[in-house]
Amino acid sequence: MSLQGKVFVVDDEPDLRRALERLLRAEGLAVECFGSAADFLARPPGDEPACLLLDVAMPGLDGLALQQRLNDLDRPLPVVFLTGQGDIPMSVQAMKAGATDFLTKPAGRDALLRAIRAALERAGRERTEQADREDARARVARLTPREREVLSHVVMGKLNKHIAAELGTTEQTVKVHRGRVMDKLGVRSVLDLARIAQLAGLPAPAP
Amino acid sequence: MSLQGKVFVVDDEPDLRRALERLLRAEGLAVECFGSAADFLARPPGDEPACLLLDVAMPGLDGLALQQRLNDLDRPLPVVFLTGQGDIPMSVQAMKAGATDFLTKPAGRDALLRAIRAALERAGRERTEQADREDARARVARLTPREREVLSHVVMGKLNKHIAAELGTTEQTVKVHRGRVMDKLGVRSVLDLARIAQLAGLPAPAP
DNA sequence: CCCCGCGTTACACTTTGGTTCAATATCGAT
DNA sequence: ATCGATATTGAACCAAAGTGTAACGCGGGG
Repeated sequence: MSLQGKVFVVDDEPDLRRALERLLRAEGLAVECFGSAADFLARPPGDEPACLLLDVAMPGLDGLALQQRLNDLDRPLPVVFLTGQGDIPMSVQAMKAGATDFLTKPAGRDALLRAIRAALERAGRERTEQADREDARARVARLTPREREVLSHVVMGKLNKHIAAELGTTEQTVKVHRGRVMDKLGVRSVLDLARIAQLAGLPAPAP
Repeated sequence: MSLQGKVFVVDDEPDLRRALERLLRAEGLAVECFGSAADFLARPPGDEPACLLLDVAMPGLDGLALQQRLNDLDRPLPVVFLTGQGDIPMSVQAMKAGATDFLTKPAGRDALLRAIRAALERAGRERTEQADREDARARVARLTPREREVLSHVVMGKLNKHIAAELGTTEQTVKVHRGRVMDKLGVRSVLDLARIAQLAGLPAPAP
């Protein structure tokens, strides 16, 4: 029962690509190889947990630039760097940008596999977190504007009457909206409501 | 209005220590120097926000070991490494262990100050977070065992009657405990209760 | 035009939450 | 053995949350 997930290998040297592919496949991992950062970016993103094994020095977009691009695109992916000519500032920059590891060629087989496994575990964790967030956002998006407004006040711990006053309406109305929100979000307690609201990125209650 | 906070310099070369101390003091920063990791560890920890400017290669405990020690001791401090003979694996290990930056000698004055400033900002953030956590823990510690038990059920979104059933007691009793908890924690809504419980490290409600 | 989603309000009712006052029982410490 | 902290329970009571039904106005799309 090896780790599930896919490894994207991006390296401009065909020989190394093939060697890495063989090594990883032998471990039961799904692998997909690319000769350049542009090739990888052209590929439509999947939704399986995955990680990136990335050479730093490449013609065109280099590894660090690709990492930045993915972060900017809000499509983060755990990255393991693998490089021949690296220096300390380069590795530090990569780690600051969130890289899982930064290996130097020739990398030992064990070190490489350890790094890949760590990256895939992280990918799995991040995928479920991301899924939870998107689910919450989708639910909140199904609410009407007024319902969202009421929700935001509810999760700040305000009483129905106060919410009604601030919205210039009646407590009855607030109750109805509140009930509908509970229903649409499939939730029964205010605490679940707060959880979903936080996941969806609504303003957190101030201390 | 430069950054508040203190910089601890740990380096075994006296000349460099003095040079760093002058440079940082000129920027209005409080500085304290140590010739070895052991000397620094002997110093009783203060509670001001602070960071560590740390040489990697030193006799006795080296920089990485000191970093580990601080992390293990649950007394984390933002660390900026500064080293002459470093390599990539060393820098990667340091960054994985949470270092803020990893500079190589001779480090440019600007780079050094930027790193220190970033570390002190982080120290400030972590200090307030830590203070919040300890405050929450202290409040929860003032509760009686039974009250804590009730609290843990309340923050899972359970109803008073269910809590009573699970604890083998009456709804009235639960209400009394609950009221006392609210009172002792200085809180008026269940949401604040949940916030404090989470900060104090109580089990989070399962989805 | 009519239907539907949305926001609104009202009335009536049940359930839960939370407070207050009073009382009892246990246990450890002074 | 007396005191204080803890845990427990009861009764009565008020406030708030939540449910159900019914109704009205408004605006957009079929």
